This record gives sequence, C-alpha cells and structure tokens, in this order.
Amino acid sequence: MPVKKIPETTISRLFLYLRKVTELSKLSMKRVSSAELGESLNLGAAQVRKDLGYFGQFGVSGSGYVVTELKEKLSKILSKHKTFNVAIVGTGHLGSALLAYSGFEKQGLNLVAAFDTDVNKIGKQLQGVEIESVSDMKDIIKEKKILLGIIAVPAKGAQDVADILTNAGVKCILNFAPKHLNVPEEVKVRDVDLSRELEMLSYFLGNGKKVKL
Amino acid sequence: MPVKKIPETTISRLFLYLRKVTELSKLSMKRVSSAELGESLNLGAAQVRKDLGYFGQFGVSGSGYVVTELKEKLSKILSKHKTFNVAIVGTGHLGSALLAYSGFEKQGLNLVAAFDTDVNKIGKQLQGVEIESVSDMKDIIKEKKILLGIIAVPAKGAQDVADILTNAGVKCILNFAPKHLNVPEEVKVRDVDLSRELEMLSYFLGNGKKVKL
DNA sequence: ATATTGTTGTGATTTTTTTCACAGATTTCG
DNA sequence: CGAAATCTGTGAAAAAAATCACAACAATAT
Ligand SMILES: NC(=O)c1ccc[n+]([C@@H]2O[C@H](COP(=O)([O-])OP(=O)(O)OC[C@H]3O[C@@H](n4cnc5c(N)ncnc54)[C@H](O)[C@@H]3O)[C@@H](O)[C@H]2O)c1
Ligand SMILES: NC(=O)c1ccc[n+]([C@@H]2O[C@H](COP(=O)([O-])OP(=O)(O)OC[C@H]3O[C@@H](n4cnc5c(N)ncnc54)[C@H](O)[C@@H]3O)[C@@H](O)[C@H]2O)c1
Repeated sequence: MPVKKIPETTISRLFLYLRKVTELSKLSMKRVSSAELGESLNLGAAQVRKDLGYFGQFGVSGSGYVVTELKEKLSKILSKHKTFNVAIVGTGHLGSALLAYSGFEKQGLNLVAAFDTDVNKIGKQLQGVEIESVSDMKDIIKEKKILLGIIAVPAKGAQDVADILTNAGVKCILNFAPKHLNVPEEVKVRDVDLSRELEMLSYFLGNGKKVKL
Repeated sequence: MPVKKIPETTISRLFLYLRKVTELSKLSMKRVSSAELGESLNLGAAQVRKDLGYFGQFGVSGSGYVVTELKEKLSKILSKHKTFNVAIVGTGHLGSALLAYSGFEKQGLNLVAAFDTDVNKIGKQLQGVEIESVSDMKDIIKEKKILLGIIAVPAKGAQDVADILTNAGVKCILNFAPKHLNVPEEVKVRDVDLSRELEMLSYFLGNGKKVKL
C-alpha cells in the first residue's frame, strides 16, 4: 500500500473540514468546492485539496465534493464511528471544567473516570463521575479499558501520573501541566500549555515585530 | 538593524528555555549548555542554539550559557518585565477555571475584568473579579486599558464577542471557541481548540499509522 | 605553552509544509 | 453538440523549519 506519510497538521485540519461539512449538511447543501471549504477557515483551496488528497480522491472535477459523502469519508478517516473511554486525572479547576463539558460525548469520547489525590475530593461525584483515588488508578484504568488520559494536575505530579497511566496501558495523553512528559515511544502525548499560549500573546503585545535587546 | 524574521515556533520554545533556566537558577546552577537545555524538552542542541541565535550571541564558546544572564535576556526578550491587563469573556466552566488560575499573575497577566451575558451571573464576584455585562464591555475595556482578551463563550457568540473586543482596542485574543475568528489584521489571535486536541488523539487510537478507507 | 576537550554561532543541507499551476474531467449554457 | 466555465488531483516550485557540520573560541589538562 502506498502509505505516504501524512502530516499531523493535515489531520488537524481534517477535523475542521468535518465540522464545516457537518454544518453544510445541516443546511442541506449538496456540494462544496475546496475553495468554499477553505474560505471560512482561511485556508487556501490548494491546501484543502492536498489534505483530502492524502486519503484518495473523493472529489468530482468540475463540481467539487458531495457534502454527505465527504462527511462520511472524513468521519471514517477520523475514527468518528468509534468511541473511547477517557480518564481525567486532577479534578481541580481545569479538570472540573473538562468533566463538565458535554461536547466530548458527542465526539465519542466518554469521560468514565476521574482521579485525584485530595482525600476531600475522593468519593465525591462530579458530573455523574465518582472521583477516585490515584492509588486505585492503575486497576480501574485496566478494568474500564481506558486508552486515553487527561492530565490536569500541577507540574510537580505530572510525570508520576504519566507513569501510572502508561503503565496501566493508556496509549494517548492530553497533558495540561507545563512540563514535558517522558513516556514510552508508542504513547502519544499532546501538550496544551495554556500559560504559554497567553505568554505568546503577551510577547506580541510587548514587542510586536521589533525586538530590542 | 538586521531583523531576520523569527519563527513563531522559536518564540514558543523560548518560554520553555526560560522556564528551564529559571529552575536551574533556583538550583544555583551556574552554566548550562545548549544540549542540557534541550535535553529534558527533547529538543536538539542545534535547535536551541539556533533559537537563541536569533537574538544575538549570549553564549560562551566552550562553556555554554551563563544561567543568570540567559534568564535575564530571555525575560527581556519575552517582555516578562511588563504587565498586561486581561479580560475574560464567558464565565462558564472554562472561564471560571482560567479566572481561578493563580499562575497568570506571576507572569504579568492580570485578569482584571470578566464578562458574561447571563443575568444570573452578572454582578456576582469570581475570584475577586466582578462579572459584568457584555453590553458594558467596550467601555470597560477602554477604561481599564485592556489589550488582551480571552474568549470562552460558545462558538455561536464568539465572533460577536471578537468584534466587540477588537472594536474596543484589544490587540490579542486567546480563543477557546471552536470557531475561526475574523479580526482586523493587526490583531493577533491564538486558538486553543480542546476538542480538536482530544480528537487528534482519538484519531491515533483509532487508526494509528494505517488508514483504510 | 601546547594539546585536548567542550561548546558556541552560523552557513549549508535536508526535511517538511505550503503554494502554485495546469492537465484532465465535469458541468453548464447557448 | 460544442464552447466556456468550473473544479479536482497532483507534480513542481517555493517557503519555512529543523538538522547537520564545522570553524572559531574558551577552558582545562599536560
Ligand atoms: N486552571 C487554569 O486556568 C490553568 C492555566 C494554565 C495552566 N494550568 C495547568 O493545568 C494544570 C491543572 O490546573 P488547575 O488549575 O486545574 O489546578 P488545581 O490546583 O485547581 O487542581 C489540581 C488538582 O490535581 C490534584 N492533584 C495534585 N497532585 C495530584 C496527583 N499527583 N495525582 C492526582 N491528582 C493530583 C489536586 O488535588 C487538585 O484537585 C496545572 O498543571 C496547571 O499548571 C491551568
Ligand atoms: N469546558 C470545556 O472543557 C471545553 C472543551 C472544549 C471546548 N470548549 C469551548 O470553550 C468555550 C467555553 O466552554 P465552557 O465549557 O466554559 O462553556 P459554558 O457553557 O460553561 O460557558 C459559557 C459561558 O459564556 C456565556 N456566554 C454565552 N454567550 C455569551 C456572549 N455572547 N457573550 C458573553 N458571554 C456569553 C454563558 O452565559 C456562559 O457563562 C466553548 O466555546 C466551548 O466549545 C470548552
């Protein structure tokens, strides 16, 4: 099979296309061109076509893409038909916010477990999920077949949590702690560094283009 | 001045170097080499040197970088000595979590205003900040000289909020809504798309490397 | 002193990603 | 039906970013 390597940026954009095309299908739009798809996301038409092109050719020369069909294919490519169990570790401000978010379920991501070290939180319910002790984490993760973990604990504890997670068989981690995690290479980590996002912006505020040293 | 264009990825990494070097300085480490700096972030030594190189030469051949000096320079480059006023729009789950986060103040980012449309929330205090009506937003932003806005409202309202913010003079926006924002070109937007981050991971879970169509 | 070792700064090279540009397919219109 | 207009798919070109590789220099050892 001619498996060209697909850029991660492409995958990332695929989700945007899927969102858009889902909207369009709700509006009963029949077809859409690469230009239209890219427009509101400001991406060039060529970019859109190249991205889609990695997965075969499902456009129609002269008339664009059939909305329902594209939606179907994208869903398949992006594993939207599957569901996964997700655990959240750290039920502080951020962890609670994530637990409360209803959008994940719609995307096939079920937050089925929450862990913390705080004895005052353990045993309590949050959005219908019981907060359990990190010391039981390994067993529960195996038991519930959880493959995806979200780390929302302070930087100090993040590596420990990551170790337990990977040890228990978790294959992907979304990490909110401002700390690089060392994990086995088959485990995929994505970092969301909110402080850094804001800092980046303050950098632009502070010295726009020019940097004087 | 020879202003080579500096990649945004470089700026982003600079914050990591600053964090690391701040840690090292607390441990009273005197010097650090590019290799050491990169190690725990898994970045190559060459990458580190190139990044730093954009801002002049502050390393010492043969012995690396002087920790305190590097820390100082990075702080300066990254505008760490300045402070900025920040407004948060949308005081739901996510907005509240951000308001509660104490780390921002330490970074010179003061969350001085919070806005919502929900009449049940307006007037209440959250972390010492009063939640105010979006209809007063423009005036308050000008009054408090707020240059940075955080959008934590549902996708539906995001563009409207962005319009008001930019209209009031905000120069940077951190956007959590899963929606591309149209803003004047001098305004800098960074998107944090949490759903997409998780979706990306589920993509990897779903079909690892191979994609069958 | 001189050799040896370690490390920076940076031009050159490679890799990755985006953009261009156009042949070929499809639809529309007169 | 044939001409004109519209699009895709993709190789080629360009741009951006990461990596390599090495001269120049500093510290240390002999
Ligand atoms: N909240 C924000 O807006 C924000 C902004 C930037 C970065 N972050 C980062 O996100 C992470 C979470 O932030 P937060 O504001 O939710 O923190 P928080 O302090 O509100 O919550 C942390 C939670 O983790 C629990 N915890 C601590 N150590 C643990 C461990 N080893 N195992 C399991 N649970 C543990 C604590 O009991 C607490 O409930 C932190 O790393 C923080 O730096 C958060
Ligand atoms: N919470 C999460 O974990 C999570 C995950 C993924 C994405 N998001 C995105 O982040 C954003 C915020 O999420 P949330 O969970 O905090 O939502 P939420 O529903 O908890 O809060 C939204 C808040 O915004 C207010 N609001 C609505 N329209 C407004 C307007 N036009 N102006 C000002 N305020 C307005 C509401 O009154 C509410 O207080 C959403 O766009 C959501 O899609 C959140």
